[in-house]
Amino acid sequence: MPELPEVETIRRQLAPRLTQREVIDAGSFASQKFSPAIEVIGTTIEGVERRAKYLIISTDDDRELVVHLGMTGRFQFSSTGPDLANPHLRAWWRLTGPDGPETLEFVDTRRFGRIRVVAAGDYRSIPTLHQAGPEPWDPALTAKAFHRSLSRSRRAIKTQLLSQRPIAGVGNIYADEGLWDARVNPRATRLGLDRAGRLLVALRAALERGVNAGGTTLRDYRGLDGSVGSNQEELRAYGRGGEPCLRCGTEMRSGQVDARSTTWCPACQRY
DNA sequence: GTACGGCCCTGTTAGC
DNA sequence: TGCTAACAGGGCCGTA
Repeated sequence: MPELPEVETIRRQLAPRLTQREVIDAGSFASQKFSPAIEVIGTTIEGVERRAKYLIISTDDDRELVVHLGMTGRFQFSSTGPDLANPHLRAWWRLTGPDGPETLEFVDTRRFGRIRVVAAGDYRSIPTLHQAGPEPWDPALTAKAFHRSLSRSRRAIKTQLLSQRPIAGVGNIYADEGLWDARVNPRATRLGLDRAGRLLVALRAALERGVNAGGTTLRDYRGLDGSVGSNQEELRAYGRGGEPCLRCGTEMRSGQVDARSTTWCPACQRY
């Protein structure tokens, strides 16, 4: 389940292999989620950026190919043509290369991913991206600003984090990790300035650990070369329901918040 | 505008 | 052993 660290890892791997390559052909699975892939045929790729959990591939005609990996999306290169026999192939791009053409494949088993082509910077057709809050390391995202943003809603803190509005790029895993680290109950509906500040620090630390580890691989996530991340070894809350809290030894509890599995320590993270 | 529920998807796992 | 149901969950959309 790619969140910011996984998407950033893939971005770093993709950028050097896509920049200044021309898209000479493309194809897609027959679905509006993926069919815009072909709209970049004939363009040259100028760069690969990331915003929230979206990969943004800019082209030389002032447009952007925006890709969300969903739950199971991943990229892989092929030196031959696209593997059309792969039932999970959702889109592919044939690119010029220094050693001849190669194919970038987008494989997504569960089809939660999506692809759009937009005018550069115009994300009105992608609501979550359009409304995404600041990047975690944006200097403008101070504890005060984060607190103010969280205070605008009475929804559960975890729900707000998953909305991408107070901070961009946090998904289910890193939300649980940050909340545990900051000792904030995921169902809390209001935080003081101090606790909001601690949560911001904890989320940044969790995301940074994830980036440094090359992402978290639980089931499907793979880097461009098929490599797995190692951050799953660092997880202290996510998926540890029923196990002892690493801080106080209390049995960790699991439940649903915003229809997402959530794990927290009932002692450290009192409501 | 905000909140909330339901849906999209398919591989894996648990339960019978 | 084989079948069925539950589960995983980010983003979007319709409804209240």
